[in-house]
Order: sequence, then C-alpha cells, then structure tokens
Amino acid sequence: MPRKTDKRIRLIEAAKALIHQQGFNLTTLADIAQEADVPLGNVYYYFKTKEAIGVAVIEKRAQEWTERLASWSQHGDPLTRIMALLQYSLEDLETTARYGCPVGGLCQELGKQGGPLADLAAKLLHDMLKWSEDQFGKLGFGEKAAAYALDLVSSIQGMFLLTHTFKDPKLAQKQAEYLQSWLESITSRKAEAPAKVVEMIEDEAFA
Amino acid sequence: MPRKTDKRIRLIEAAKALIHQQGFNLTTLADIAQEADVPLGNVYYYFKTKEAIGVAVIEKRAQEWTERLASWSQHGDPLTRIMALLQYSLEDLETTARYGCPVGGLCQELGKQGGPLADLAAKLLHDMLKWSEDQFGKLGFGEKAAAYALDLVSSIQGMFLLTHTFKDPKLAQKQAEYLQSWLESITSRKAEAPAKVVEMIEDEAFA
DNA sequence: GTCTATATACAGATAGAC
DNA sequence: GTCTATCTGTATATAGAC
Repeated sequence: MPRKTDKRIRLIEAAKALIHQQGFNLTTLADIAQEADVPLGNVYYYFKTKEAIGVAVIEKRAQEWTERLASWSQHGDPLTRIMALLQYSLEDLETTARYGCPVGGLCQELGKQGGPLADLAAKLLHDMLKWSEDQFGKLGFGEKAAAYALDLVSSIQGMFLLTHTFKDPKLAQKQAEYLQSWLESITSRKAEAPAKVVEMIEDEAFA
Repeated sequence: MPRKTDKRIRLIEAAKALIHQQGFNLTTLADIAQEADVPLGNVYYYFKTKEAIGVAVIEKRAQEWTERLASWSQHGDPLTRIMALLQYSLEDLETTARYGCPVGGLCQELGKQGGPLADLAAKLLHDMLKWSEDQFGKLGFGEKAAAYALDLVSSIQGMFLLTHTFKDPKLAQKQAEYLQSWLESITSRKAEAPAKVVEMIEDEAFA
C-alpha cells in the first residue's frame, strides 16, 4: 500500500471535520493543510482545487452513510431500522449543538451556490430520504410511505437546526422522544392489520 | 425627514436580499453597494463594518417578525394563528426552493461562527418558538405546549431545508398539508374537553 | 512526491479630495 | 455627506527547486 494515499486521507478527514465546524466557505486550504499536517503547497498535488476537496469530503460522507444505512438494513424489522436512524441522531449531541448536522449544514450552505457540490450534498439527504421511504414501505404504509419519510427526515433536520441554533442538546433529546412516540403511534395503528405487515417484513429479510 | 436614512435603508434591503440568496460570508460589501446603488466607499459612512450590516439586517428581520406575529396574535383563536404561520410558510415557495428559509439559513451559517450575529439570529427562531408555545398554551395544552411548539417549528424548518435542498416547492406543500392535519388531530382530540379551551381562548382575546 | 516561495485576485477597510 | 483611489490582509492557486 503506497503511502501516497495516506496524506490524501488525512487531508479529507481534516477537511471533513473543519467544514463541519466552520462551513465550507469559511474553511481555508491553509486550515486544512495545517490540521492534516501537510504543507500548503503540497495540498495541490492531491487536489487540483478547493472544490475538489469539497467533492472528496462529500463523497466520503456519502460512502459512510451508504454503509451505515446498509448495516441498519440488516436489522430484523423496518421499525427497528428507523429507530436506529433516530438513535444515531442522538449520538454526540454536544457536537451537534456546537456545529449542527454535517449533512444538513452542507445542503444549506452549498444549496445556495449551486454547482456539483450542491448536487452531491443533496444526494446525501436524498439517500437518507429514500432509505426511510423504503422502510415505511416495508411496514406496509403504501402510498403514505413517502409522506412519512419526508416527515421523519425533515423533523430530524429541523431538530438539528434548533439544537444547533440554541446550543442545547436537550432539545434534540425531547424532540427525539416525541418522534419516537409518533413512530410507535403510527405503527401500532398499522398493527391492527398485522398479517400483511409481517409478511412484508419476512419478505424483505432476503432483499 | 433627512434623506440620510434613505441610503441606509437601501443598503439594508440590498444586504437582506443578498444574504438570503448567497449567505452572509459569500456576500461582499461590493455586492451590497452595487445592489443598493451606493458607491463602495460610501457604505462605510453608514456601517463601520460588514458585521454591522449583518446586525442591521437581522434586526430588520426581527422587527418584521415581531410585527407579523403581533398581527397574527389578533386573530380570533390560537389555532387560526398557528395556521397563519403555516400558511405564511407557503408563500413564495419558489424563492424558498431557491434560497431556503432566510431565518434558518442565518441560524445555520452564523451559529457555527458564534458572536453577536449568531445570538441575534438565534433570537429570531427563539421568538417564533415562544410565540408558538404561547398559542399552544392558550389552546390548553399545558405542559405539552412547549413540545408541540418545538415540533411545529422544527418541522417547518426541516421542511424548508428539504425544499431548498431538492429545489422542489411541492415538498413544502405536501409537508404543510401533513402538518395541518397533525394540528387538526391534536386540537380535535383536545376538543373532547372543550369548556376549558374555549374559556382560555376568550380569555386571551383581551391580552 | 515534497515543500518553499510567490503570483494573482479580491476581500474588508481607510484616506482624503470634493 | 459623498465618492475615488488605495491600503492591507489573506485566500486560492502556481512555479520550480529539491
């Protein structure tokens, strides 16, 4: 394994953290170089432009989310999977309170600027949304699955924004409990016709 | 009335629009000066620093929101008021899809930077939240009022983020319908004990 | 592949004539 | 109060020695 990739990886990790903390536009290449312990001029050997670093960072996040969602997809039933997403949102709430949601922050900031970075950031949220929709679909919600997924993801994102804005991790806690009871209420209502649901759950266990 | 304030107002309006469109950090004083049709050097006669313009813009938004909320507060009943907030969120969805929520955008971007701008932006969301909490309180939700307000505001903000991210006004439409039915469901449940609610509604009509 | 020195561009901010 | 010219700092990006 060539050490070549080593610095590249360090640069991406440094950029990922700094962009989360400061935003993309406020993060300088000098910041990234210093954090990664790479001389400024050397950064350009690995990335032609700042935008290229942005692309690499978002693609890295995309990869991590793909793996995360895939791992949750192996949980027994869709409701547990959705709860796993919700639980994950509560990890490291101190960081979220300080810097907000990494994904939501990128979408917000880059969405205004357009271009390939905006599209890549949007795909992060898109994948999350589709995965959720998929889980609600497997719970037997049919045409309501999309609406529920939208409600879930936008609620989580809104929760992150308020948590960040008010620098208060407890807000996310309370809101998550609320979402949890919401999930339970819509799924228990669904449980009145359980046969179909169970069937679908077992079905997708092989998907 | 001295024309002095004229340019100042134009600068604030230009900055307000541009900051919404591009974000605070990406908006230059040259942009603002040009949009307001004021020579760059002259900007500093009205604002000592860029941050000072930011303060003026957020205070302007705060004033507008104070008036807006006060005007809705005159509506007959709290549910109608909350619906007014929701309806307002659906105005100009094309703009929201392009540039996101002006308030949410400020909170997201400036929240990372700290300082007085972050605090002022946070107060915008805070006022909205408190006002909503007040309305839910007057509907008789008691200790649940805060949780409902949190759920409402964070849902709206999440909805804005997704609408902006996916550049799709229809998302906000669907999500708003969903929120509307949610509001109806929690208030109609409340209506099972209507005496107390009506009492509180009439009570605050004089507040 | 690595790193110093530097080019280039543009931002925020100021000086000073009018 | 107004506006041109400019200072100063700093960001992205490049050149070129090693």
